Amino acid sequence: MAKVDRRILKSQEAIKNAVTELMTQKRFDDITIQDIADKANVNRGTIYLHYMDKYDLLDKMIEEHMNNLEDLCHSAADMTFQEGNYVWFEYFERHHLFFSTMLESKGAHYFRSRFLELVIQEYGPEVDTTEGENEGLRKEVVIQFFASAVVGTVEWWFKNGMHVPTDIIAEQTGILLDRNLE
Amino acid sequence: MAKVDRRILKSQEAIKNAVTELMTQKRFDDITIQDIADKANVNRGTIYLHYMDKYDLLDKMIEEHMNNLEDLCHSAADMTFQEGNYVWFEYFERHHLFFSTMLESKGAHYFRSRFLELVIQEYGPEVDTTEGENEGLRKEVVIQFFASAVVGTVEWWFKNGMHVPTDIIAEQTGILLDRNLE
DNA sequence: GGCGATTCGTTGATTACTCAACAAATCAAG
DNA sequence: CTTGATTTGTTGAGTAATCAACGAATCGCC
Repeated sequence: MAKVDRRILKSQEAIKNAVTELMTQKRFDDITIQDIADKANVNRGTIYLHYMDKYDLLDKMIEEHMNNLEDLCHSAADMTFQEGNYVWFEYFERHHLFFSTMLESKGAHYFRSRFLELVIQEYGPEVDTTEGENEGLRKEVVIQFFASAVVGTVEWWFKNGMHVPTDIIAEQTGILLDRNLE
Repeated sequence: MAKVDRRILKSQEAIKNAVTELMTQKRFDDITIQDIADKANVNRGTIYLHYMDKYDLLDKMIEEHMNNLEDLCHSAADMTFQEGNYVWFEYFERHHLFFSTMLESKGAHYFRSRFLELVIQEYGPEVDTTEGENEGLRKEVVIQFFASAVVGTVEWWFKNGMHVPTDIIAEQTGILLDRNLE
């Protein structure tokens, strides 16, 4: 990986953090580029050096999180669902500011479907309908069924203020997945 | 005040914070410029754009704190010592990382005398030896006496881990000063 | 619809920061 | 003392960020 000028990293970090924080105060559509610049303490023009507009910025933020989750999946490739879930949910907890606001905001639909897409992509290969308890079922159905379950549960977890402790929710969804997909 | 490029402010802020944090881990003399650069996440050369060397940097940090305390004094000019002390001790509390390490470190002597100097400068004009309970005493003696008392008390407060609540220590030193200097 | 006020996205000139490289100074052992 | 390794302080070329200014687009309101 070509090493990037640390000014770029710092600016992008500040900008992305600014958006995450601002999203807890107002809807994304009500956030102006100037708001972001102020909060990030960068010149307004700097934002345009990195992003087309604020929607492009949000897109890139989402993509980055999806990539991180993807990486976590691959580094946990040889674990059970239960073990792997700990890693995911810890990530959710660490970035709860972003995820909870994304899942509640008006643009949640796009985010939700992008998230579902990732879960299907990552969980899909694990599903086996040639033997075991899912033998004879249509693969797409099983995948869609449990991916939806995961996404819905994560969504519910955030909307209820993460009342269930992170390790518990990770463990229990893990048990349900292991029971049905392994 | 001519407005300063925000990059300068950000760099200096990062550098100064880096020093304060590093001072909690090792003695100032053991801290290298590279350490500071790493912690502040700036290029080593950037530090030299603003400071001659690390001692100049520490000097500037001390001066800045002294100026802030001076400003606080002047904005609290018409208060009693007790009221004014709240403001000072709140400042101490907010920057306890800096002050406590400064007062304990090896370079403490310089800092201590600089601090004493400020207290004398600010408290001095308040002392009246022409009437009241201090009538007939030598002004310099009274000033030196109570300035030393204040500095020593602050030093003790930090060294004991600030066990006495901020408002209590502020109130009680205030009482002692008001009783003797007003 | 029309009008004033924001916000947007872009521009150009300037400046601060980065990075790599350097010689000199300092340090730590053998 | 000598050697090798850090650390220091400086240099120059390249780059990202700043700031002020601009017309265009969008918004809120009468």
